[in-house]
Amino acid sequence: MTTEQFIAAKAVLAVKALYGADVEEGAMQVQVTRKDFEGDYTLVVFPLLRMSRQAPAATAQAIGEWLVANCPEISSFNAVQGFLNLSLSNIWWRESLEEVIADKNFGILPSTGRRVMVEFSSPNTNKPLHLGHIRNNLLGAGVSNLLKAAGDDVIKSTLVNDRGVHICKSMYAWEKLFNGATPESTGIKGDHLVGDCYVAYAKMEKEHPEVIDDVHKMLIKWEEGDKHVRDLWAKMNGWVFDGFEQTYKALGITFDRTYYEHDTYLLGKELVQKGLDMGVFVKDPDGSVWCDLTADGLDRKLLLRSDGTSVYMTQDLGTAERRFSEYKLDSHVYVVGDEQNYHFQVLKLVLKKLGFDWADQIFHLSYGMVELPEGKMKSREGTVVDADDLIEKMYQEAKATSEESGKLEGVPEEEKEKLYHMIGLGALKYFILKVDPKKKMLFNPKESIDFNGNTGPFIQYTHARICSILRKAAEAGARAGVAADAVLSPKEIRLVKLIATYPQKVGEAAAAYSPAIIANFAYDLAKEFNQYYHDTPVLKEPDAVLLSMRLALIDTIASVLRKAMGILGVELPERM
RNA sequence: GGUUCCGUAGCUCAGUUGGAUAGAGCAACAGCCUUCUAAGCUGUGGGUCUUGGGUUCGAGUCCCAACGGAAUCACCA
Repeated sequence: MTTEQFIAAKAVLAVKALYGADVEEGAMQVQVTRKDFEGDYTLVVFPLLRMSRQAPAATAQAIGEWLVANCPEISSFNAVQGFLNLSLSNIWWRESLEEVIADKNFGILPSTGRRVMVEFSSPNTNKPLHLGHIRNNLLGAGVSNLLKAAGDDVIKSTLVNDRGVHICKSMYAWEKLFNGATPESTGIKGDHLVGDCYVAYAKMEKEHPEVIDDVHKMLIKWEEGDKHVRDLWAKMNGWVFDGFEQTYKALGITFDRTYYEHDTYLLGKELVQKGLDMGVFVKDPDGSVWCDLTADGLDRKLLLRSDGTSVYMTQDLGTAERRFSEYKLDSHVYVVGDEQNYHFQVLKLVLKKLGFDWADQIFHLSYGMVELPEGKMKSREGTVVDADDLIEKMYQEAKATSEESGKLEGVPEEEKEKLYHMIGLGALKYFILKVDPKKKMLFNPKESIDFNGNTGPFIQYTHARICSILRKAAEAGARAGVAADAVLSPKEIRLVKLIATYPQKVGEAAAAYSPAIIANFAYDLAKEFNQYYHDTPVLKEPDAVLLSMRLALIDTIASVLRKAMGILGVELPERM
């Protein structure tokens, strides 16, 4: 039970006793008291006025008196107009802290019994990953962790877009222009080499537009299973996968299930036939198949070309159907950019028309584009921020900052390297995940590598500070623990109050599919701790009871920070 | 033009089911390191929450309209 719920329950009793009226607990408005007022939680009494038939201030006063008289946990109150500010007793806060410490699964919500697949990343194998993919990957991994913490059974999946004209373009250019170059012979990372081929093709097509015919021939050969084309395709895709693997590893991204488009691109055709049989799709005289969505405020959507080949939508219908039946999914989250909002709107509608009730359980986690100060990333103008370059840059920056501070003197070189990666990556991940997913975000190369303020390294630093205190306490033989006569200061109460909201935040964030809520929570907690740290000495505290309680408190803060940042995929160092 | 999303400090962003005097960071300026890590802390300045209506005890939050911006509406993926 949260403190809000506790107070709401007591308020229900108060209203019953004072006014003889029955109010539902959920109807009670309890919120954290604003900073400038005295108290811990505030009961908003405006909604209760029609029961009390008194002025707001008088009602608040009466309820406040009743609560203090009848609830030992509520120690005092003050009423400001319709706001009843309540202070809870020290016992309440001490026990709250004890409960968090005792709860090994704090912040891990009970199982929902829901199985949900999260599809993300889903790259094309014709160019390396860039900043936009990084947002996608971090969001996908973050939301997966979040849903897991909120009690879902999560399957992380990705659909590799490994076939099609765009892939053939790279293959064609490689054959014509690259003289057998390989990642080994050139020392170029596989995905970058194939990306170079793609760029080279684009240039070639500009000068000789007719080459597109050859590329189409290549695609047809691929579909016929031509050995030469298939071998080339397998070889170049292999290079790309090796390259992606490195990038994923650097980002800490993994999948439970990888789908390849070459396996799935023919799926969905039976569904089209099914739709025709059901009479929900129509076939035009030229043989093309459509779904009419004008009644739903949308347009007609093509599902099968006149030559009988499928389009993107056809495949997506098929893969969705297969996944739901194969994994008995209760829900499916697609992490895909907001430029595809329309696509998913249509996908859900068409599935519904086919009679699949689970269509409502498809959630498109639509995120905004990452823009640069000078505007959108344009591969043609060379303004794309490459994922590998960015990760390297963050690492370099972390290294430079660390070396400048000199705080890692005496730490083994290998350990230092790990820390530089942890910090650089932490900065990048936090920078991207702290923003509400659905909003487009601006990536300023200068600001993003900042390690001060509302950043990942700020939270990592806070954690390192706590660890430092705990290390020294252990050396001195001090024990953490909450004794029955431990008294918490107002600042300590603020910290306990914040910590106690963490499970709610997890629930809220999961419901909103927003790791940003967790990021903001972690920042608030870190900031609150730093203020506390500044003016409350822990190790110098002579009172053994207080010392133990403080150690227990900061240990708990560190643990909650690790959990929250763990959802974001950010590791917290013990020193930095 | 249709649909969807967005508009909060100079910049980047928070802002719970509608609650009290709208908050952080960055940037600027002024302080704090013989004292648990200064990647920190404290303070100052900075706002017509795009605009205009409406709903009500109360609106940054909900509704309508206008203005501004973005995405999308392919026999592309």
